[in-house]
Amino acid sequence: MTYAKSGWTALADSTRRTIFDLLVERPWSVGELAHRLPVSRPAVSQHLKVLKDAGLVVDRPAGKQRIYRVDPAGLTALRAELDLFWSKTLAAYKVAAEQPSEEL
Amino acid sequence: MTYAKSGWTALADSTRRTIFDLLVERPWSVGELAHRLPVSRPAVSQHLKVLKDAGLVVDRPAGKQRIYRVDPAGLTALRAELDLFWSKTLAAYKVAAEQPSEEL
DNA sequence: TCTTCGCGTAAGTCATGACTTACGCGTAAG
DNA sequence: CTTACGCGTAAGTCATGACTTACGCGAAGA
Repeated sequence: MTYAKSGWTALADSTRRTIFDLLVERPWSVGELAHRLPVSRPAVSQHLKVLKDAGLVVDRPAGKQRIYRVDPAGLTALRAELDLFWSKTLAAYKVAAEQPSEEL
Repeated sequence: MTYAKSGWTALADSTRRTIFDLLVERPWSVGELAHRLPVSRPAVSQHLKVLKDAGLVVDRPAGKQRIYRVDPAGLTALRAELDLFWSKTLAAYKVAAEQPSEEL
């Protein structure tokens, strides 16, 4: 819940979603990601920082490089929010269905 | 899938998430939302347009006012993306667990 | 019909943030 | 120890977008 606010904004940026798309497959180093993306390496570092602050990824030093991977806890938090949206929406629809006055 | 790209950006903004939070409870008119929020009514209209373009809400004319409600299809699309992230992450962890060389 | 209400849009302002290059630090190699 | 590598951060630029006020349109009431 701590990262809830920035979780959405972290995945809002297109480049960051691409990075995250790669990270869900397997761990990547910063240089690997930068080589794969059309932006500079510092830009990748900045994006990774945002994802890390949002609790979506974690990093681990490995010699000269740094390996990033997805943090399942961050994903779980986002899913919980989305599920709450979903359940409330369904509940609202149920209420609307019980009121014969209004159509959908 | 058409709205997938803008779905995240639509919920990235804090004000828009607040609007969406209200809309999942029940349908609201634009004026009601504006009265509830610390921004002007045109600002609310612009936010609703973004949410509508993202497929997250639908609107319906009701006399002089316009009623907005959540579109379950948009929520489903977001959930599908998130679930895909989740399953891929789990699969990657399973692969990592089968390789005794690296720890988490 | 005239007025009022609710809303969307246009235009302009200002803050946010996504990028760049330059730099500095720790690690591995020679 | 010196060099090269991988990375993070600082500083500055530029585009995006979140807001405002002003305006115009359609619907309901008098």
